[in-house]
Amino acid sequence: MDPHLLRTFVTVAGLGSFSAAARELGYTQSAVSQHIAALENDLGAALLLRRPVVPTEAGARLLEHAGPLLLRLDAARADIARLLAVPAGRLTLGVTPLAMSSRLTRSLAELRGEQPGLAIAVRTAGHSAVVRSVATGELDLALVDGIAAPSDPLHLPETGPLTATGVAEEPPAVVLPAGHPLAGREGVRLVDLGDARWIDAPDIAVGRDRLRTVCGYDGFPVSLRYEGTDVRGLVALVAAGHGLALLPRSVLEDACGVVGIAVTAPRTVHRVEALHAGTGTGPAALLAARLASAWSGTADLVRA
Amino acid sequence: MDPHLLRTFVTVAGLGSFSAAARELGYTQSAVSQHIAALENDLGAALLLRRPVVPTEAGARLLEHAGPLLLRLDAARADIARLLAVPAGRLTLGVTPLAMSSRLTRSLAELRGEQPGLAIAVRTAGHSAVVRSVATGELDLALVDGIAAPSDPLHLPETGPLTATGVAEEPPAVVLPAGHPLAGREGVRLVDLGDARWIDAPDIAVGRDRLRTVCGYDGFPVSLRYEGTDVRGLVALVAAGHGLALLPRSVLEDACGVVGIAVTAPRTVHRVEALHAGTGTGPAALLAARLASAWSGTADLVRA
DNA sequence: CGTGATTACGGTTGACGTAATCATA
DNA sequence: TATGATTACGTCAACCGTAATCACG
Repeated sequence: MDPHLLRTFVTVAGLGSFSAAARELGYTQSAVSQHIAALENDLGAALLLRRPVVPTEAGARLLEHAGPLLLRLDAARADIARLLAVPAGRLTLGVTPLAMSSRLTRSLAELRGEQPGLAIAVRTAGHSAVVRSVATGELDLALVDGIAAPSDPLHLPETGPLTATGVAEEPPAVVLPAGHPLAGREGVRLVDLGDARWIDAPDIAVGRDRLRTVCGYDGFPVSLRYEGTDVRGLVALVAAGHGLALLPRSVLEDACGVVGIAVTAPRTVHRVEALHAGTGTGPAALLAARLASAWSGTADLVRA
Repeated sequence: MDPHLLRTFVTVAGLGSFSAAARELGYTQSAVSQHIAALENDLGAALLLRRPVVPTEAGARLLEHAGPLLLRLDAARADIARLLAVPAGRLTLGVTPLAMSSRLTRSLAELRGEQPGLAIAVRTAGHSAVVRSVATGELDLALVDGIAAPSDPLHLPETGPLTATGVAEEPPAVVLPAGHPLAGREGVRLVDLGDARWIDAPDIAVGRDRLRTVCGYDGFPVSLRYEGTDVRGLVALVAAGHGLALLPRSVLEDACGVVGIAVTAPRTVHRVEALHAGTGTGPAALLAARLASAWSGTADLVRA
């Protein structure tokens, strides 16, 4: 199970083609074929069906492992590289769409005032991309949002020792089109909406899988999958009646055509955490500490 | 970063010797030396100091990643192997010491009555060993205990898709020698004991690191490290005044020389979970379901 | 000096590319 | 029949073992 083989396997499975994967990875078609054959031989199971190229059951199982595995591998390499790197005068910041806040923009402005030479870059992307980037060192600091039990840490993929600091919490709300029968309600239980149609927007806030585990209920059928990080687009889809979504309450203040209903059960919060490599006391650690102290929430914790 | 190199690296670091690692792994001294050299060359950093052999800072960092990485790799292989394996008439059960209960023994007796041909084996071991074994398929089912917030899942290392089911919860207690000044108290806050001396018994219940993250407090100095899985030995050490420990309340019923004080803050429970590969409906899944329904606690959840 | 890590060197194995073959839409 | 996966085979690098060298205790 050489990581190279694993990498070509996920590429092939992702692209659905040996030759496309070969181009992507800079191999020949033949090498890719040999990689897959080696993996299948090693594990003693067929991993892909050919023509069309689709994962078998065993292949699907392997895919679940391969992603986190390769991520961890990159994270390990980046972690060591960081120890040796010279502390450059730059701060690259990743933000998931719903983690953006006025407190962040203000703290960032302060920091810029104090350290005029500091080159600041901000990038927004989906959850997985942001976490991946901070783990691999492309980002110095990430602000990630998600749903969790009150004062509980977010459930993030394990990528090694990253320092996670809570920087904000607020109640989530179910977003409905303005004319929806439930629109007048004070509050709803999530399980009561388990059979309603939901928009699955994994790059924005609360994906369907997360809803299921939070509620312990296997429902939440998906009406539409929304790939992208623009919140206004998602709100527009809800307003047009395509389905429901779960968003932090404050997002709805300047949204029209929709209403937000408080969630009465299960008791959860929309939480934002700052994620950075624990090492060093650069601008990333400084900004994270500032954001945390401005919130004065739960203490720092190091993810195991 | 070939897994083989990683494996020899952790072995060398663990044994503190190149030649001992070579014997352990069936390599020659030279090969081990070349492995380490290759890793150091690849990462561009010294990983080990020689004579004596101790990890450098970068090496220590890599060690934090290497363990989980290799575990995941084994888990992936085992996961695929399970898909192909014939369902043998055997149930191998792993239990951490504090997860053993009369409900388990009773359910096991029931199962044996219903399936007389079933070969049942029970093994007790420390947390990490048990989790590792169920991930790699050596165990069909594991019962693991730990401390968590009420009705929260345990914090276990990510090894891929395992089904975790809560099967018991009870309040934890701080264990003190009978003559201790606090022995008469109704309850204590854990942070108030942050400066007391603790016995670190990672194979039994609540290790020092876990105490720290649960409390968000950096104290809990260790008086003594207890390596082993015998609970009576740990209780004896507490009775003799070597230090404090945190154990589930029920353990203290038949212990003498010690008293247990309830923990008032933070609000935590001692929780037991059944861990097994989600695939198939063998005796492992059956027993897990029985234990869970006997408790009727929180619903199943699949670890991401 | 002796134990134990490193370096030098050679044989074998394995990986990748070229090119021919096979299979499927 | 054309696109795309597999197989055959040659080359080259990488890996590991033997053995000589080096270095620390």
